[in-house]
Amino acid sequence: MATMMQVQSQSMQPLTTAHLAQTMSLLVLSNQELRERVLQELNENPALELTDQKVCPNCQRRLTGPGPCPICSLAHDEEGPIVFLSPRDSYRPRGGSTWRGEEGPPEREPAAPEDLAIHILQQLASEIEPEDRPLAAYIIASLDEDGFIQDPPPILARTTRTSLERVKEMLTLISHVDPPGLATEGPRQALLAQLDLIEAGEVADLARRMVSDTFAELGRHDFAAIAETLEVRPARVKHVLEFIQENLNPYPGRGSWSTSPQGRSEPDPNVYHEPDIQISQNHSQPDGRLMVEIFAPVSGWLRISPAFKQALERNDLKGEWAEHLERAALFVKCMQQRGNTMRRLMKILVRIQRSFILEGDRYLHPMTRAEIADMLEVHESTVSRAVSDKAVALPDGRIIPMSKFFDRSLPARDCIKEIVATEAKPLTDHQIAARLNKRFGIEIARRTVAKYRNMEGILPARLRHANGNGRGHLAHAPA
DNA sequence: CTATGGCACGGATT
DNA sequence: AATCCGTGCCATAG
Repeated sequence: MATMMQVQSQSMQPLTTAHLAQTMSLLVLSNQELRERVLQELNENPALELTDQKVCPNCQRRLTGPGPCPICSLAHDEEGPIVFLSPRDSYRPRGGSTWRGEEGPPEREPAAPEDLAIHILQQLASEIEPEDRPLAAYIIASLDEDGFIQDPPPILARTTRTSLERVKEMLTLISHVDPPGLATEGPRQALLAQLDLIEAGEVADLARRMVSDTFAELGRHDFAAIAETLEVRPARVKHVLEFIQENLNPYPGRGSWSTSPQGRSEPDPNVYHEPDIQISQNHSQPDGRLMVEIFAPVSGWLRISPAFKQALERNDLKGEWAEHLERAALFVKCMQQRGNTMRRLMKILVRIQRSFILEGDRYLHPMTRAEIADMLEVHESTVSRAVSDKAVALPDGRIIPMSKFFDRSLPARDCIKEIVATEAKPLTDHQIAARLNKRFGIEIARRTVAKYRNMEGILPARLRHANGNGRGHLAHAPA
């Protein structure tokens, strides 16, 4: 197969150990982390430069607008998924639906922000001193679409020429009035603020711990992990998660901010992760092929500053300056290589897991990192690094860790869920195992069924009797 | 006696 | 080499 047509676009320089080491270290980073890394590098290396000129990583053409390269993203690959690095930066918190449909103008206008602002200020009026009103107004006006503050408190303090303390007080105040959770730093803080307003109790208490201590796991619905670190039962965790989903809103700005007329296709407040990659289905293509965007950490194009280079050549200042140049060259090269690896990886991943992506957990095709490494002709640790800590947004809006693509137990767990959901009367783990084999051809031991059941937060058969689904008459008269 | 959860082992994966 | 995962055995609860 002509698998690697892009690869030759890299220069043929020998890969030094430094190359490899740095490429590896960049590969593990999530986009968010990578962004920080890039900014840091940009900051301390004068030879590195970020131009606003956007370039398609595939064909090196200049891009005029945002979004995919119109030339090559559609035309490049004759078969297989379309994969490209999106020049759009992705670090700002946002949720699933806002940016999902990338084609048309993403409806942007907040329905009536003034109304909300007034609503909040009215509530605040009795609580704050008149001289604090401008501060409150400034903060409210500066919130983003999700209702979060865009700058950290110290910056706010500086721009409004107030003390950090007052800013913090104000933020706390705002976060506790009507649409609760506004003016926080992110979904996590928003949830915590909302929990403050709920009367203390067992559920609220556990919810608080789940949000503050195991937030990442929460986003993944990883009952098992949460249960373990918090030392509670998985079923309990599940219960509390449901509570959170029903009563709290990780994005307090939505719903009040804009009365999203059509965007209600998103029943999941589970978007706690910043995706590194977006997979969407391209309906305009006849075969409904999948489109993959790999977000670039910064918008624009990283390159060696021509001015710096020239200056260096004219004055032939060696030493430290030359070092900078070399470092910069290495860095951009490593960035490219990272992108290239990610792209090749996603291409394969999407091809293999197409049905999983489109149709759900049950259709996950079992695979290992080693196998993929083999196809890619890279070391398996490379695949490992590329997969770890990355979040993928699926066409249906769910955001999952990339490692989920390699979770062999997923189909079985999904089937167990269905079996339990449709059971007439509680089935024991043994019976579940039997049906699993018969109906789905999945062979796992009864002990394993128990484990999966737990992971899904499903209670054992005995305790499933009254509640749950089959609320019918308790056929509970065995000998 | 049966259904589950705990502990620990061995093989696969990373 | 370190870790994770499925499983078997055994204790315990009902």
